[in-house]
Amino acid sequence: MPTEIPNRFDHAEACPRIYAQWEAAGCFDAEVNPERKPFTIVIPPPNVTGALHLGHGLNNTLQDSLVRMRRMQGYETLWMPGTDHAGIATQAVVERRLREQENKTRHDLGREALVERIWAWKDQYEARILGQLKRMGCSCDWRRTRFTLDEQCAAAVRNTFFDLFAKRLIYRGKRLVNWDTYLQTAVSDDEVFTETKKGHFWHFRYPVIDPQPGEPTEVEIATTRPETMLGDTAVAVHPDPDGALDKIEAELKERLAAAPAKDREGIEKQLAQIAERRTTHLPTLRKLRDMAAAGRRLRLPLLGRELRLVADPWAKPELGSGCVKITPAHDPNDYEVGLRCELEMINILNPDGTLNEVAGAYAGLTIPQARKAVVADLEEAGLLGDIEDREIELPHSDRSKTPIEPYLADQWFVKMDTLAQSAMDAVSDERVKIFPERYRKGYLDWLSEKRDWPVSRQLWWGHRIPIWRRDASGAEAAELTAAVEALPAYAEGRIVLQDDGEGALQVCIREEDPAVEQQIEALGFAQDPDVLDTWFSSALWPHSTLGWPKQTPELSYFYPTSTLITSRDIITLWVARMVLMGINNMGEVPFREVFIHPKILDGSGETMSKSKGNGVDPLDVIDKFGPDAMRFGLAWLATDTQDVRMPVQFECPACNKLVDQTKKNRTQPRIECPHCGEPFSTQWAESAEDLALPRGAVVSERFEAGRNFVNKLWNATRFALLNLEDYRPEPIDPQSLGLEDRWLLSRLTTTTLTVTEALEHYRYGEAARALYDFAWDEFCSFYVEIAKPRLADPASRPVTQGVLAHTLDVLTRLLHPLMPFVTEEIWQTLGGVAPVRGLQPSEAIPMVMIASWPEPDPGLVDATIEQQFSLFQEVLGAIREIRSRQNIPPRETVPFAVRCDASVQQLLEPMTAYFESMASAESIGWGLEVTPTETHAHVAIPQRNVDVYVDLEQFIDVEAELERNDKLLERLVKQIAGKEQKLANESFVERAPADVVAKERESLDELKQQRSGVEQAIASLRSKQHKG
RNA sequence: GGGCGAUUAGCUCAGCUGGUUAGAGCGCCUCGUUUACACCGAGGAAGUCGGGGGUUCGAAUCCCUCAUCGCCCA
Repeated sequence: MPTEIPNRFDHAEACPRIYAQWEAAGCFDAEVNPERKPFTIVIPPPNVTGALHLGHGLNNTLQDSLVRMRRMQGYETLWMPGTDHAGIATQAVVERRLREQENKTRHDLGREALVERIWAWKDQYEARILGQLKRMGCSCDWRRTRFTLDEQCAAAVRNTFFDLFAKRLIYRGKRLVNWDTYLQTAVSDDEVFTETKKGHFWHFRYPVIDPQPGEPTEVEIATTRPETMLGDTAVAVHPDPDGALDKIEAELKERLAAAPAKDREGIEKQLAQIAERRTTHLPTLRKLRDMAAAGRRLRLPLLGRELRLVADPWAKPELGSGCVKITPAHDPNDYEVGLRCELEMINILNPDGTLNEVAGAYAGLTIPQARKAVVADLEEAGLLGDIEDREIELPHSDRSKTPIEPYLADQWFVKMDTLAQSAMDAVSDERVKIFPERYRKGYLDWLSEKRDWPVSRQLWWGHRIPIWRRDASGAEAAELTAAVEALPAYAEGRIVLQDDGEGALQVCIREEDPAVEQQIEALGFAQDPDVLDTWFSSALWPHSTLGWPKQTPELSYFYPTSTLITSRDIITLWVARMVLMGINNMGEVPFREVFIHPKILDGSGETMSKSKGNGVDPLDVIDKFGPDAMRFGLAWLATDTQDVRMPVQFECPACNKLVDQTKKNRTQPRIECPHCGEPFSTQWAESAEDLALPRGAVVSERFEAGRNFVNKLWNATRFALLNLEDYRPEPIDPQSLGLEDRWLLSRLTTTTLTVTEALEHYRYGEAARALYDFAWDEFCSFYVEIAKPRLADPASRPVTQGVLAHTLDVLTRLLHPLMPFVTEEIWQTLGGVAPVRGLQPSEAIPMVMIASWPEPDPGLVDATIEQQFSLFQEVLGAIREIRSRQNIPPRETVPFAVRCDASVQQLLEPMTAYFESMASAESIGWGLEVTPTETHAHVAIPQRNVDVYVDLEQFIDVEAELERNDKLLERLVKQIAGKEQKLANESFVERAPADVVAKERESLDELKQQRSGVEQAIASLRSKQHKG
């Protein structure tokens, strides 16, 4: 029975039940169905590194909302789920645990055993992630769940690699990489962060070999990394030191001319230094430049190697000695110099960061040890100069948090010129549309550099590079070539053989095929140990998940996908690469539209992350507020310009109160609740004592609004149910309805149009606001209140029930994409009392998830009705305001009268009952003849030529009423002055459009009318005041 | 150094193509629980729209500039 309906929506009980129901009914499943248009989204596969946070919560809420609307719109809707193996990140996490828990390295375990451990980790986190998505309500087709490292994706990766290799778009080459000495792999630029640390700037002197008379005998250089001198192959000097100094001087002078006074001194100082340099350094630099041209050489101390003296603009005549040591294999800038000057490149490091045999006596030392030793030895040799303190920008690996060493290594590259161009074209000609549009630029700029893509990673976790190599040249190479070409697989086109041009043969095998691999290995070939960059497999995601390279029915039906929804930091890394790979493999872009959503930041504007301790687990939010509240709250915040700041709190497990998170407390293992004094633990708890405490969930009170909204909807439904027991469906002719019904239907229709349009264009915030405003302010605050007296009247009861049921039906469907659970519960509950409903009643579908999206009838939008109703709202508001100002107890009924013309009277008089029920106000008169009583309060609505009078005889508080009127008068006087000034401005009257001027005049008249009304009221109140 | 974005009520944010009396949620103040909902209702206070210029009859909105913050790229 309806009375048993609880007055709260119990999400903890209802949501699992509802989700199971959807799953059992196969609501998430998509099938190839030529009868319908497909709508496809592939999930940006979350890393299996860890659990999802609120950023994923937002990302997946937006996807699910769109998918649910499209499903209701009748599309065959596929949301393809899955996870990403996140090569380096995942391996790093597992390796760190291995070290922390067992004090072992990956080498102790070996490749196979480590990979096995990572799979176990993956299984655990994949389950956790998919569980999180399900609790959020995601309507993915779980039967199709993929993993970027599973067999199907692996086949796609190998075929792609094979194809690109055969097209000679993949090559092997040396490249200075960011070397993580801890993980012993190259990491991409995106996986490097810099930290400013205190360091030193050491000055050394290198002797000149056989100096001529008048030439310097030594050259001074300086470095922040002394040990790299062991890899030096040159010293550089500027090719035109005079010109370089002239240029700097000219720039400084220009700056000086434009600089504010406070900056002048500094610039002048710099100018003086340059001038000084001309005498102290320039002659030597000129000489060194000439020596460089003459091919003179220097002697590298400690190792005795000969170094070239080269002229290169990387040397800065204005800094230090003006000369710079060049270590091409261990510094990005020096590497460039090395390429320009064709220098030898000497690698001094082993992969683990110790020095190799090139370092002679220093071999085997770690970098810090070598640094110490080199400095000491140079000092002993009398070649050490000054040591300056200096702040150093030190690159670190994001994964292992250890310093990065620039390192020259063999890497595999994808040639980007034509591929990048194809991806640029796709966006330029709008085959792929990016929203918001401003992100196009970054995408195009990045691709236009067409930098080759380094795709190898020195890891064990990932798609192993399907290349087998063997050093061979001359006759041996010819023999091997013949042997490979004799293999059946070669004739079948399943393997490709290439000479790398540097004395090695390379074989690429298209499919995983142990037999062929054995044949190749029998010829002495060995597989490359490296694996591919994770983005290589992610780049194939939209077609690999649908079965490619197999030509599956799914592939031809669901590809290209409709939309990609993701966050901006991977536009280049991922989105761009999906586009170019999609075009390469499928001949067609992977998606028509890309929506980039905002990022979620914490209260102090920082991105959320586990390591900072400010991350929020969606499950904590769901536990506390429910999935619908979370989703609605996130959608509300998803506007297109701004990232979202979300202040974060701990929830005290003892008293359930919220404790603001600060930079200080967010890294503490335990926190004492300031409300109840009880301690609770955080994610940082380690000691047994802390771990024994109950954990404080990390949540945000931002979701309270969403929860309250869920409850509001639930109670509106409860109200409806309590009043629909005897509901009998009957066709409703909107034209025959009362003002209040037609108003509601008009607003409902407008809301339907707005929400549909907004969701179709990724304006989630707008959709959420439109729904909230309609449901709360219009449906609940007005229509439901109005319905109360009408339901009590047998004459109006049936029609009110019909409109109520219909509106709840449409509203529930509109809200479903954003709040799937509570709407499902409402829908099915409503089905219990009103299974047949609507303006033209028909049997409702049993589940809202598969119900059809509301189709608005534009004929129901009626601006006149809406205006008329807003007049009612204004009159009601006037009465309520007076009551409140006068502190009239709610129980007391006040008499009121409305002076208005006949048409308004006709409109409002039938609504007398609502003034009674909604403002406890009793009508004592309508029409032009109405005159105020002696003791009245007055509110004018001049636009409609209406005056509202409330008789305050028994209640009047003269002071309060005077205060209200005084304030009103003050505001009116200001506004009138503003308008008068505007209208006195001739150019406004002349140049502004006539209708704008007319409108201003009109509104001025209205304001003046109001003013005189208020002045009269004040006068009469004053006289009362004196009497009283 | 270059690019993009932000700066509106105490807090978090709307305000689309220039013309409103600049809005919402939370918080705050007053009043109110036999009423679908106190996760509620009624009312209220609170903003020189970051600073300075400009365009315009008219600027939170367009342009320039400065400041602060964030992100991306070098």
